Amino acid sequence: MSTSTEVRWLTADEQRAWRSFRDGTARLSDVLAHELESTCGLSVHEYEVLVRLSERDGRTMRMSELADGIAHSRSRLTHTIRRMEERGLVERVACSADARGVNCSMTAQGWEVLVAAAPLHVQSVRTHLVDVLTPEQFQALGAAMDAVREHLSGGPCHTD
Amino acid sequence: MSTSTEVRWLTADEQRAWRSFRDGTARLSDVLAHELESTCGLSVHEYEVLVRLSERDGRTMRMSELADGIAHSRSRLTHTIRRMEERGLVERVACSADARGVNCSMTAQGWEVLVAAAPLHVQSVRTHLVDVLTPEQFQALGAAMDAVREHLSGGPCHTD
DNA sequence: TTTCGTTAGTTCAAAGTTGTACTACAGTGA
DNA sequence: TCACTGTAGTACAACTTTGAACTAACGAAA
Repeated sequence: MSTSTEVRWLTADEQRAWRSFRDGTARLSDVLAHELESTCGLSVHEYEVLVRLSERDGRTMRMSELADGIAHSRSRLTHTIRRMEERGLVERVACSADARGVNCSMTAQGWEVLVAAAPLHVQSVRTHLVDVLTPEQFQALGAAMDAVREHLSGGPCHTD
Repeated sequence: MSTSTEVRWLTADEQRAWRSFRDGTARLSDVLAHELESTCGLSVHEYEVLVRLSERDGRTMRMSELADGIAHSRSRLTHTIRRMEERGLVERVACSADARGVNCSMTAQGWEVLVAAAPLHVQSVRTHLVDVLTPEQFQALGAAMDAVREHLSGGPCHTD
């Protein structure tokens, strides 16, 4: 990763932008998490699981696909899904095609919880993010983070 | 907070931008955390504590000021500082001005750890964020998140 | 000065997260 | 068909975070 003697410190402008970004994203996700939790009794992770399932035929996904999609460790997903299953939001069924696999699918109750939660969560996102920015600012934000995501997906293998 | 019947769903563009933002920030903070942890043995929270202390005269701050600054609960800060104290990075001293208070200050060892960590962390931030964007994009990102932060600080009291 | 509300920080127990180790099955290839 | 390597998911133990309850001290008002 290049020589270790030369450090390219952040300029004053970069430092400011970096701190705004770090603090802003941290506080934003705090607020969104708290609002979702207090109004709907869902963590953002659980909400995310329900959203992903809702977008599939049969409202069903393999555990590993879910884990990859929301960038959680397998272990963490197992715990999350177990808790959600205990509350009747999802259920697990052995996968017929691959006996190692488990299909996670949304229950009717899970669907209802999602339908109730979605408008509230969308409103939160609007209130604290989308409507705070101009449409151009928000699109630019999306484009920038898309570039970052892109870089991270392709990136860290070939440092050569 | 307005009537509950009308839901302003996100447009397709907004949805895309929101998902890029959410996933991008999540994956970015994951990577930065892992790199800092593996190269320096510090969590980003611990690093942040050291940075804040390093910027003060006497490299000392009150516990509550630290907690507010990095938006952590008091409880969480107590735990974090206890762990850091056990590793010799900081120390706690009763506050002479206010007998309820505790001053947290950085040790010489804490300083050395920070000095070693800073260039590596800055390089991480450059590699995965700053250098992935154009300077204009990065400044725009900072400005946008600054607006969000601003809104959150002033915001949630007066919805009238 | 005593009482009351507030602030500072810690403690405790419950819940969530992490990484490793483990079991079971799948898909090669000899 | 047998071993072998890889993949799917869970179990376990250690660690971190959360929120509420608690102790102690400050500051103001009666």
